[in-house]
Amino acid sequence: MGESLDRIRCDCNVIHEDTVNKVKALMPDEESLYDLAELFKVFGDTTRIKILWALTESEMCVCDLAFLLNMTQSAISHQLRLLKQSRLVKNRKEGKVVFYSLDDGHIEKIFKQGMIHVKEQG
Amino acid sequence: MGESLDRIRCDCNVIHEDTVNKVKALMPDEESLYDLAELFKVFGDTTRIKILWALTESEMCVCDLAFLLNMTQSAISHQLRLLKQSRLVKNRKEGKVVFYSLDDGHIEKIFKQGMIHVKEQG
DNA sequence: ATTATATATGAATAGTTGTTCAAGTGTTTA
DNA sequence: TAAACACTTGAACAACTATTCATATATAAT
Repeated sequence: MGESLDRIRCDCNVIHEDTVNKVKALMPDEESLYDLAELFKVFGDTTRIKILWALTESEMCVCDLAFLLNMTQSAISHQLRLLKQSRLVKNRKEGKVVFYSLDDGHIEKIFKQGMIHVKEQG
Repeated sequence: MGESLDRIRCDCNVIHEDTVNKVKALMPDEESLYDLAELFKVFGDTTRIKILWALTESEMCVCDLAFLLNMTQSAISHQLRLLKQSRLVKNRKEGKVVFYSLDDGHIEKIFKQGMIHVKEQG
C-alpha cells in the first residue's frame, strides 16, 4: 500500500531481456528521435500541410496562400514563420510582396509516402 | 475604420490568378489532406515515435516498452490505444501479456525519409 | 506627405493534448 | 479463494498551440 505510482519494471523485462536490449541498441539516439517528432509535429496541422503542399507546386505570396486556403493573412503569416523557423520554407521579397517556397526536397517525398498510407485506409 | 478583420482577398489574387488556379487544381482533396495531417500528428510526439520505432525492430509487450522508454505503463498504454485507433499498431494477447506490433509497412519508410531530413539539418 | 497595400507580430483566448493518479478488468499463481 | 501481475481506462491537471484581434512596419501609389 502507499505505492500510487505505476510500476515500470516487471517480470517481462527479465524474460524478454535479449529482445529489449537488441531493440535498445538499434534505436536512433534520443536527439534524432526528438528532432524527428518535431518535424512531424510541424506536418501535423491542416493549415501547414496545405501551405507546404501548395508550395510543392509553385512559390506563392502570403495573400495568395491566404486566398487559396480561405484564411486570414495573419494566420497564414504566423504559420509561415513557424515553417521558416523549421527551415522548411524560405522567402524572397519583391517590393511589398513576399514569396515563399519550399526549402527542402524531402518534404514532397515524405508527403507522398504518407499519402500512400492515408489512401490505403479507405 | 471599423474593419478589424484581416482581409483575405488582395490584388495579388488577381495578378497571380493563373498560378493560384493551377495550384488549387493540383492540391489533393480536403479530406486526404486532413487525414495526412492526422497521421503526422500521431508521429509528432516523442513517446509515440519511440514506441513505433521500437516496434519496427520487434513486437513488444506494454511493460517492456515502458521499461525501454522509462515511462509508466499507464502512459504507454494510453499512447498504444491512440496508435491502435490510428491503425498503426495491432496487438495479440498471450496470457496476461499483450504484445504490440506494427500494423503498417509504410511507417518505416516514412520515418527513414524523415530521418534523412533531420540528419541533414546538422 | 498621405493613403493604400502586403506582411509581420505580440497578446489573449479557446481548444487540444500528454501524463499522472486512482481505480478497474482479466489472467495466473500460491 | 486470495494475492499478484499485466494491462486498461476515466478524470483531472498542466502545458502547449492555432487563431483572432489590434497594431506595427515597409513599400508603392497618389
